[in-house]
Formats: sequence, structure tokens, C-alpha cells
Amino acid sequence: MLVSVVNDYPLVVAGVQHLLQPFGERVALTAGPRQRPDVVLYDTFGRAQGPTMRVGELLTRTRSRHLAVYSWNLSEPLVRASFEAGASGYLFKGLPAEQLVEALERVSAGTQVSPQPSSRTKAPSGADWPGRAQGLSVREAEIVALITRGLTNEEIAEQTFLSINSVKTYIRTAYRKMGVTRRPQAVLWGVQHHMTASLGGDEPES
Amino acid sequence: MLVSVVNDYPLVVAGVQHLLQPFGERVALTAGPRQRPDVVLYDTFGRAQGPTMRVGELLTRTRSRHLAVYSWNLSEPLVRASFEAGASGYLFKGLPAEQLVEALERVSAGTQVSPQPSSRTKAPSGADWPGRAQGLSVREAEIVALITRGLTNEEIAEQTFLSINSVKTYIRTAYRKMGVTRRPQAVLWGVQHHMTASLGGDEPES
DNA sequence: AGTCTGCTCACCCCTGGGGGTGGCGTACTC
DNA sequence: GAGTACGCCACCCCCAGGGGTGAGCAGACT
Repeated sequence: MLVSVVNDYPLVVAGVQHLLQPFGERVALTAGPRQRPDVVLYDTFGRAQGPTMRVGELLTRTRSRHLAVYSWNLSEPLVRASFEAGASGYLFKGLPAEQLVEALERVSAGTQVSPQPSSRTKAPSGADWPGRAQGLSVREAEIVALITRGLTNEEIAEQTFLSINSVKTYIRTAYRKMGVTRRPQAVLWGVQHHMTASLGGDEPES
Repeated sequence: MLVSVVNDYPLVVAGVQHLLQPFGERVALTAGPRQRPDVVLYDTFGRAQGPTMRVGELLTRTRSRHLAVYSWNLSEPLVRASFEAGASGYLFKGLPAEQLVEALERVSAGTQVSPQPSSRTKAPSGADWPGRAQGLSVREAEIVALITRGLTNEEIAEQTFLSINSVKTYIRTAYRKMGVTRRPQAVLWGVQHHMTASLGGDEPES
């Protein structure tokens, strides 16, 4: 089974690939987008989710037939919207690696894979994201990444399917860890700490 | 006469040097900070002015004996504060190049050179600054440069000796030319358009 | 003369943002 | 069990920022 991990942040992609590494007999990883992977594993960190995902374009670009969403957010409307947008699977980012591989194999075989409810918030060992080295939680980091793109709190709330209040909370806790107090400082911090997406991103900006 | 042009923005330095180029028989330019220039020409674009300039440190670092401030701002309190801070000359940025050279020669000879009142706002031909290619006036560009450093409007007003209202006005007009509407966007614009100072800057940030 | 550009400033009003407080649930560690 | 961290959310209050309006001055150009 050939898998392509898709996300704008090289650290995130590397972290997921690191997760799958021990399962080399069952999963081959491709970095190139043109090698016809069996499954595209679409990590939602800092990216469009649900109805605004461009599943068709991603599949065309990668010449793959299945796309599995890989996300922390298990809210029912978002999961449903992802399937309606064309995803073949919706995988929880808290899954242990072996279960992740099994789910990918089911997606690759043509089965629609839905997530089980879970409240786990701890990332699997080896996962990575920009800002982690500076003490940001995965959620804080994602918010900061979107701040670094110039989005407003409202826009961030919409993209992450969170309440504006949750966004503000993450900003508050993240700013304390970053040692900043205002948005421009946060943007600069993000630029300096590689929270900007790679230039290959084709994300539509609001 | 050996002159060292000092500013954080290479474009600004290059623009001033370009101005002085035709006077090669009277002015030699040094890029290196350790060649004992006769005069340091301190361009204030995006830098501390007046009482917060560190004239002594600049002179020590460059091993020069005279520092001439080069600024658009001719307000009397700022000029006085500059001399009190240790400057030997205060030169208006609207001066034609020949008069600039003459003024530098007087400074080099040990004369304290004060500016004549002037209302001119047009930069001498050949001057340059970051953002000029994108249509920003020199004043607008300076404000954007300070925004890109993460300063608040109040801090910018203090550093530029302008009213908060003037700062807001420049922000308004600059944002229209830049095609942005919010500060984070402006910071990103500044980063992308080289409005960040070079890393050698020893500017104290508030 | 008129017009345009740039610089400077004032004032009004509203929005985006950020500080605080409080609360809930879960996983994990000791 | 208690404590901590993380995720999620509400509400209060205030500030930083940005949109608008208006005004004045001067230089440069036609």
C-alpha cells in the first residue's frame, strides 16, 4: 500500500511519516505527488476542513483514488461534511500507529472508514508540529499557524470549527508561551519559527 | 573625506550612497564599519531619533569622530535633542546632493551644522527606500517598516515624533496602496517586501 | 491660476483583539 | 484520591487599531 501524506507543514508531514515508518512492510511512503498513491492521508493541521476541502483536486493532483482525512476534530457535522466532500475515510489523530495503518488499509481496499468517538488529546509518540519545540500544544500551534497566515479570530474559528471563545482561549495560552501580547508580534514569532506554510500550499485565503 | 552611511535598510544606504557617487573626488564611501570614517551619516529611516539615539556607541563602533543625522524631520525639539545626544550635524534629507556634500565637509572639519527650515517633501533623485517600488511614499514606508517590527501606533508616534493621528493617516494611505486592511496582513506584507531591518540592527525594541 | 501629491493634524465611530473570570470533561501521573 | 495538562466554551470589560470626515501647508507641474 502506497500512502502520500499531505500537509503544508514539512514538520507535520515528517511526524506522520515517522509514525508509519515501523510498518514499512505494509506501508510505503511517497513524498512525490505524482506516484499514484493508494491513499492520500490529508492532515488537517492549519488546512481547510469539511466542505471547503478540495478533495477532487487533491485526488486528481496525486492520481489517487482515496483520500483519508486525518484530524483531531471528531465533531459529527464535520465528519459528515468531509464524507460529503468526497473523503473515503476520517481518521482520528490520536490513533496509535498500528490502528492507523489498519484504517489506511481498509480505506485502500475501498471501505469507508469512520472514526470512533474519543476524548484523547495526547498526540501519538513521534508526532510533530511547528512550535512544539517551543512548548505549544498541537491546538495552540494550529491557531498560531493560522494567525501567522493573517486570518482573523472569526476566520480561524470558522476554519477550525471552534467557537470564537475557544480560539481566544488558545490565543491567550499560546501568547503566554510565546512571550508576546499583540497580534503583530505573534505574526513575527510565527514567521521566525517556521509557522508559515510552505509555498506550495494552494489553500484559498479568505 | 571618508563617509560611512549607517541605516538598517540596505536599500536606504544604497540610495544615499548613490546620491554621493558623482562626488567621488570629495567623498569616499565606506561600507565596512571599521575604517575610521571622517563622518558617520546616520539615516534615521526606521531608526531611533533624538534622545534615544546612541551616538557614542555608533562613534565608538565606527571609530569616527563626527556623526551627522540625516532626516526629513526638522522639528526644533528633535534637532536640539540630537545635538544634545552628541550629533555634530543635522542634515535635511531634501538637500540636493551638492549641498549635502558641502554640509558633510563642514561637519568633517568640526563645524556644527544645523538645518535650514524647509518644507520640501520630494526626495532627491536617486534616493531609495523599501516599498518605494510598490508606491509607498518615504513617510508611508517608514511607518510600515516600524509596523513590520511589531511596534504599536503609539510607539511609532513616539519614535517618529509625529502625532498618533498622523501615524494613523499614514497607515490608512499605506494600507490602500498595499492592498491590506489589518495589521497582521501589513506585517506579512512588510516581511515579504523586505521591510524588515537587517539582522545587524542593534535597535532597542520597546 | 488650478490641480495633484505629500506631509501633518484633529475628531468621530466602530471593530478586532486581548486581558480577566468562571466552568465542564477527559487522560495521565503520582 | 489529588493534581496537572489539554481541549472546549461562556461572559465581562477595555484597548489597539482602522474606517470615515475634515482641515491646513507647501512644492511641483500644467
